[in-house]
Amino acid sequence: MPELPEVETIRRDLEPRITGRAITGFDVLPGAERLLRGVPQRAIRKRLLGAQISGIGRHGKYLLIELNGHHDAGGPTLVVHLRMTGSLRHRRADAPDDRFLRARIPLDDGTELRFTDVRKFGTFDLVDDPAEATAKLGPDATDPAFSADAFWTGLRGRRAPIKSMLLDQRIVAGIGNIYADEALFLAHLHPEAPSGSLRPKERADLHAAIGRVLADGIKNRGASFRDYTDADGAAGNQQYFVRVFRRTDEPCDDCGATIRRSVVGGRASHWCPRCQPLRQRSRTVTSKRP
DNA sequence: CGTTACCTGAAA
DNA sequence: TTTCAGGTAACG
Repeated sequence: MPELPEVETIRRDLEPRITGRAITGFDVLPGAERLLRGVPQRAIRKRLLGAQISGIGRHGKYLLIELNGHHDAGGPTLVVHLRMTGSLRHRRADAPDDRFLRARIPLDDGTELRFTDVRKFGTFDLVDDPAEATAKLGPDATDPAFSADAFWTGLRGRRAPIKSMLLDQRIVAGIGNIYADEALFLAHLHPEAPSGSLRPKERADLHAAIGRVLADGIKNRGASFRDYTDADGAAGNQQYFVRVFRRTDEPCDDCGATIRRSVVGGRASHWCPRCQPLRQRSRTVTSKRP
């Protein structure tokens, strides 16, 4: 469910509310043990109890809850991934249980973090250094290190559809199915355009479009098509502003052509056949140099 | 590289 | 009843 803008909305909401708080409990509800990916709950609980939250970061779609001054100060980091339907809420401890509650982390001020997740795909990892969790990821899509040049380094020589590369977290971290389709629309690129065939202007446009759609998503507090909610359980608004995502058979805002849907790289994709034509590109595919 | 599995509920 | 889902890891 949540992509970079949704995770960032939760991060920004939580940061001022939980920074400085100490953890007073940790409970995974029966049937949700997979959340810890085989690590015994007692092992996590032992390290969490009494730890103080010193900050909350993010890399791509991963939330990084930093404990005891972060890893330079010897504290571990709780790495949370919400996958498809996970949600991290901040509630008063006496508030009624949220639906699909899977874990709770009581804090020392009478509140608690609550992890809810319909499909139980979400994960918690407690690591000594957050780099352990993010080592395989490309640069965060909002990091200045993710430059147009860095983007092209990941794309050049690849024949895979550009849509698949946008979803590949090793190239750039944080883009998911909604924002991939939206960025391709803004950049006037067909989702199946071969990645390595993008001309300089096309990749500059796509890089800029990624920045715009993510900033827009954050401004609108994320897209709630189905399950996504912020840390208070409230829906975002970005679903009202999408240009193509899940708008199959509707007219394009820009040209009136009928928006189409197809499967690219195993994921539903939505695009405007007139604004995002698939031109001939085979001659312009650059080969990767050794 | 594309396909399948992981889970559950909502919508068609 | 069937299909589909904001994601990723493990397949072949």
